[in-house]
Amino acid sequence: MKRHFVTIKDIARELNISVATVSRAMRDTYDVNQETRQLVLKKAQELNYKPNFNATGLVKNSSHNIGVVLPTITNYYFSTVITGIQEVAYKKGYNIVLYITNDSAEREMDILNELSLGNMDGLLVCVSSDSRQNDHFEQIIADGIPIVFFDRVAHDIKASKIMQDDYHGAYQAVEHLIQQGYKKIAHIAGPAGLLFTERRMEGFLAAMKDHRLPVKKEWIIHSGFSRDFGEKDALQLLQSRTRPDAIFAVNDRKAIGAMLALKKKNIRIGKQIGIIGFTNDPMCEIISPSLTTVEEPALEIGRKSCEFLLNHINKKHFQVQELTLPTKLIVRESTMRG
Amino acid sequence: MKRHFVTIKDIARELNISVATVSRAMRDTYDVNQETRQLVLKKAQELNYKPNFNATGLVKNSSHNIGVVLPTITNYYFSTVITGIQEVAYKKGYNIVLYITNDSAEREMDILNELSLGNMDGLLVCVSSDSRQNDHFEQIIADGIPIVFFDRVAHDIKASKIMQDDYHGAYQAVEHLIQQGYKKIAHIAGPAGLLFTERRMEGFLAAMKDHRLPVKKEWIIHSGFSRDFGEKDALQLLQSRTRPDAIFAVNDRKAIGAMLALKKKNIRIGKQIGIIGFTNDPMCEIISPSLTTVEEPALEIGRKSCEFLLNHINKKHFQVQELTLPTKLIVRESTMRG
DNA sequence: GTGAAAGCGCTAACAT
DNA sequence: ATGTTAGCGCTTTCAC
Repeated sequence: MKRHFVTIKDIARELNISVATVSRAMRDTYDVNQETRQLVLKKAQELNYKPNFNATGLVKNSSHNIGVVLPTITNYYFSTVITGIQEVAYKKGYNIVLYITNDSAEREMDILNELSLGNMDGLLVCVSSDSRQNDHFEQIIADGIPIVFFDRVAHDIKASKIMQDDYHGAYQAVEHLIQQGYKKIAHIAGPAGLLFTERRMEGFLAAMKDHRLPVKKEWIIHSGFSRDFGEKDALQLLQSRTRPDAIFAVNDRKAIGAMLALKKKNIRIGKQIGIIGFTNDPMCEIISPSLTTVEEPALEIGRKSCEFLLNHINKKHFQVQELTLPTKLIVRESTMRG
Repeated sequence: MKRHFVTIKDIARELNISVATVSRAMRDTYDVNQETRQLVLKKAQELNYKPNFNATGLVKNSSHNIGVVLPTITNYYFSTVITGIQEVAYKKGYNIVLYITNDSAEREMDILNELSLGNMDGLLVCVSSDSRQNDHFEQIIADGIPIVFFDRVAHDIKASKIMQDDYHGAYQAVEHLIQQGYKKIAHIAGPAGLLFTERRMEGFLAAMKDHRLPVKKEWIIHSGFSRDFGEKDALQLLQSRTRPDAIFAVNDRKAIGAMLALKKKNIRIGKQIGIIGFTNDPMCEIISPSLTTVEEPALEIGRKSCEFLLNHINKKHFQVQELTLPTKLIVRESTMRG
């Protein structure tokens, strides 16, 4: 069934030279006579030669594959990150190989342990939200496969990490609410334990403190990232003894869930309760009133992560580094009191 | 830098047997003494042996990589399809390698020509909307690399194809509008030339005809798939001599664009102009009024495409086949007159 | 049932 | 500047 592809042997035979010369000419390394080199290139083109990655990979012990491990791809943020990753990977001739964990630490482990890991040149990972121990990552790094973490990074591992500026983004969000005149501000957060969730929490707390606003314990709720949780959290907030007049949600999906819940209760978003999200999902513009949010540089995070990883793969001694990309406040109707 | 991975040689040495036996034992093929087999398996486990895909691939002339070529991944439909693909690929031990064309035929060509194609065991493709000639696909198939097309299939190529039932989905959508009492029904379509766009058009026309409803030429608009085009098309519709009382959009994004435009003009969706989309994007539930639509079985399309491809790769004489998956009408507020 | 050896396509010493 | 050769890790005849 499988075709016989053209190999360097074929080129060598037709040109009456050795495979070594062909190999050298193809890669423009070592000293090769420019004439022979042109000849080889021409013949390769003519024969439609395509290098066999299995063969080069076997020799070089690499695959030109980079694995991308993340919770899901069916949301705006992640699909955009992947687009960024793919963009630079493609340019550099690397394949990106997708692994979806469904946000389950167990599946994450399975993937990392069982898989053809030896066949990845490096890994880009966004850890699952219930992932608590990171031994498997340590092991992989120890095996010589570089990992770059993005968005949800593993706390305690020595590896490059790329994040958005969760702290300042959150701070800015809450400050915006305060400037709009909201005072009783609640925060519906993500699962405890994730770094970026904590950072956003810290930004929230800091802004409240700096403006001498009290924060009640019952106004802070930890739960999942989905819209459903947003609805539930909002409903719960409505039960609290003192009802908050604004909600800062850890992401747009939860913010939207909250809006939907409040709208059902005939609460006027903005006027009675202000809402702000995080991400800048296209849905923000579609929901009514439109949702104020903090934009994350998703595409750039994807690009940078991939660049870092490629550096780790190719540069002998590229140092581990952490990068924090700025966010941007996008004001819309959901935080308008007027 | 690169670690020395455990090889079958190591196992053979430790067990004092030959690599051939190890190789045979690992794959439970040929006659191997069950005892030695168990020994090998145990030792492999113990040493944490992982097969080197480059090596097996080199021998078997395969890579366990399947390429997925599609216009974009940042929308609900495609990201869901990929999730389905990844699900079955993962189960069968195949990697999926992503190529994003940005819906450009030129980039599609580049990818298909330049890339490490020889290193793909097969391809899953959704053609870009401006892709007109299909020679490159023919060539690849001729080279022995199987292709399965999904969603946007190449018209005239002998290859397996998986689609949703665009014709009947459209028919059902339009019939629903008619049953709701709408009579002057417009269709904002995708770019002419794409098979699924045509099918939806045909379904639209057939339903109108069967119900003896006139269709005006000015009520049919071809343009792009994005929300912006939906807005533009709706505005254009408002200019027509007789204003339609309902719009069937080729997808949800255009439907939503249209809704946004009409809402700005203070036209009451449902009451004055009914709108129905296609896909069942989560946005349908978020926009207000909520959007009636025809659900596409995106996840299933992903799964089936991948299954078909794997069959083509592994079963000697798996016949080319076409599969059409059913759609489902989801009624919401945007088509409610009352 | 098992071993020896050739070879998949390519690269990298080592020669010349 | 180019050729010769060994070998990457694995599978697969072909012997025994």
